[in-house]
Amino acid sequence: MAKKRQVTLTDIAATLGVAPMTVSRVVNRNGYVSDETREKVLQAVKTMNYRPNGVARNLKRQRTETVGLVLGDISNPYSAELANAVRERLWSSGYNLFICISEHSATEDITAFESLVDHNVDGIIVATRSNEEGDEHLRDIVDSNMPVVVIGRDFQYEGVDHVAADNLTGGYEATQHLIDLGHRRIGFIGADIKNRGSLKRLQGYLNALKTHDIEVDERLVTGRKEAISGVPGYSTEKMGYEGMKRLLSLPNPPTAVFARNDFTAIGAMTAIKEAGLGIPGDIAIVGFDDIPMATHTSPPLTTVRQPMRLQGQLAAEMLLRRIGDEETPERKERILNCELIIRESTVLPG
Amino acid sequence: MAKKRQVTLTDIAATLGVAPMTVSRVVNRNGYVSDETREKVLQAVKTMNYRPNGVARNLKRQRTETVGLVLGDISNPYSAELANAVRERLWSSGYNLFICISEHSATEDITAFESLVDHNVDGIIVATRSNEEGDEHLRDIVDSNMPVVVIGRDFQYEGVDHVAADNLTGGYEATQHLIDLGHRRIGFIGADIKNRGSLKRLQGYLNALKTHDIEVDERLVTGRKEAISGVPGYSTEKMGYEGMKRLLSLPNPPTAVFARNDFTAIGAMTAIKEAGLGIPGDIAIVGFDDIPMATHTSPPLTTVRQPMRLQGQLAAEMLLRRIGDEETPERKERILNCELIIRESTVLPG
DNA sequence: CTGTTAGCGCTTTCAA
DNA sequence: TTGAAAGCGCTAACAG
Repeated sequence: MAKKRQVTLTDIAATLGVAPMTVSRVVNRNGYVSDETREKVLQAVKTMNYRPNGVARNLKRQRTETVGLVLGDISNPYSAELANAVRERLWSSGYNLFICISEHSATEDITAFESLVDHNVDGIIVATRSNEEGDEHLRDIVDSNMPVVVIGRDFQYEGVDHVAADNLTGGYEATQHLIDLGHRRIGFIGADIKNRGSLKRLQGYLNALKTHDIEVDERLVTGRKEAISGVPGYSTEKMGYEGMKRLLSLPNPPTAVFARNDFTAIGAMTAIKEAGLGIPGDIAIVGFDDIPMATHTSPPLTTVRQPMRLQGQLAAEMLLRRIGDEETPERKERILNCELIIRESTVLPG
Repeated sequence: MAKKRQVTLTDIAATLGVAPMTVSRVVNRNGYVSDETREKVLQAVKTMNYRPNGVARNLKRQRTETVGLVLGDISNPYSAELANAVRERLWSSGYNLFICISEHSATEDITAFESLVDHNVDGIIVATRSNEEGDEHLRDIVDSNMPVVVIGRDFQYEGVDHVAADNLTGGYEATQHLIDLGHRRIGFIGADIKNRGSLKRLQGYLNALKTHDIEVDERLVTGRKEAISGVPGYSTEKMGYEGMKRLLSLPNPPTAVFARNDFTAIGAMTAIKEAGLGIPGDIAIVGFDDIPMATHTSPPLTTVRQPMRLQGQLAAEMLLRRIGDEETPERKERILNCELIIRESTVLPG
């Protein structure tokens, strides 16, 4: 059952008849060792396939130069962008990144946290959606002095920094854009109306309607049947498809739709085309995220771009600050601007 | 500089006036402890914010129930699919997954390996492209008794299992498909002709031409100017764009193109459209991977699907076998079939 | 039921 | 230039 035993420092020392410390000095190239001894040791290290045991070393040093990133929805291209930004920023400060996926449930969130804590990472960045159980665990972890930063997770706790895109304004501007184009019956796909509190994009949509004195028709807001919980990327495409079908079957369907994210929008576009309707002629559509695919759909998708790279960089920097400081710094929060990208799914060129 | 000290088992034991072992027993819920003592301990654990130190525990137990996955090109959707498949398979056996990204260089590969080894993962799955330095390190790691499985990496070594898609046949069939459609001048985008050895898809292309007595025109095979090394996802789109431009500027351009992967194909499509040419009328195009975007391009992209989930599952299983067995099992190799998916970028419907 | 002893593999500190 | 001792935080094994 057990992995074959590793060769240890002591093994080397024993076969060579020197002290383990001597071997350690050679391996870490610090301290004085005679060239002769060094050679002997290096030789043995090679032939015996010795590898230093990092766990033991870390136990002593009390740090691992590693940080963990908990990622939901890894299929979504912008998760990848985020991860890369985080990694690059950490890399330049000599830190390594371990990514844990938690795509479906609070349980997975918690397992990821535990697992990272168990490996004594120096800090954790959490980029999954909020959930009660997970939040509770997270608080415990923070209380045990682990530096933590969250990205786009609705989690307020002393000592935990927070980075997010301004989804509220983003949702507002997407909707406003449709209103400016003359639309009055505007649908929302991807969340239930009762989630307005937790989904800022939906709230932005509602705010925009209100500002322009457009009454909210709750039948135009459609999510999925089951509860929304850690929805993985491509399955949201299906949600968009089904949501759009529901909207189209209404006696008085919308002339425009704002989708929770680009995958959802793409699913909705499929449904619209299947119904023999034109985009944006019959129904205009806006997404959110600006994934690479958005430029390749037909027509190309109008969407709200969020600055993923920047979010990743900032989160990494905030975490490094927490790791570096002896005193726990004040909680910081950064909400980043989004940008409306207008393409042909809402406005025909020329 | 140092993180604020963690509360330890011994701290708890000291303040409670019991033995560390007693606290350990409570925390791990094994062994007999009186209800009274248990309560006291649990109480202290809460109020003092104690968290077990996994590193120390692992040092003792000599295993971590964690495996590492080294992933290149995380922006590519099929990497995400792979990661998920691996994780799900491991999860069901009680193992955790740490993902390391190595997108650019051998150095990053090596850092990832070292970092995982340092954390004493129980095994490593490597899914990055082969490179000399990385391979060398990998051999060292294998020699030190770490279970290793590679996915799609051209790395042959005793004790290292290997899973891959049948890129050779896949490339052959993609090209054959174009030949069957009557094409004779068929380009390849995404690799240099001198990489034919390491890139099976290119070799498949060459083989197909040969079988059908079509002479290879080296000007029709175009890669990028710089050396090919760990090419990240979306940058290959640019490579496709530039490669296609080069092909179009030829005195006698191809009537069909096989692209190294779907991103490359999509980039090429952009170039074709910009030149005012039609797909597949003027130029037919085939990609590789069948990423979700392939169904949404206009026209939808003919491509070769590779079974990513299956590759992930198999790799995980092979690794678990290596971790579990006392004796090192024989090296196993599994090459999985690909499937040609015909869409409108090569054949118009009806 | 609880405590003691020893040691995982390494490094820090001090002594030779 | 090298070695010996102690201990990082935890747990297996044994003793009380």
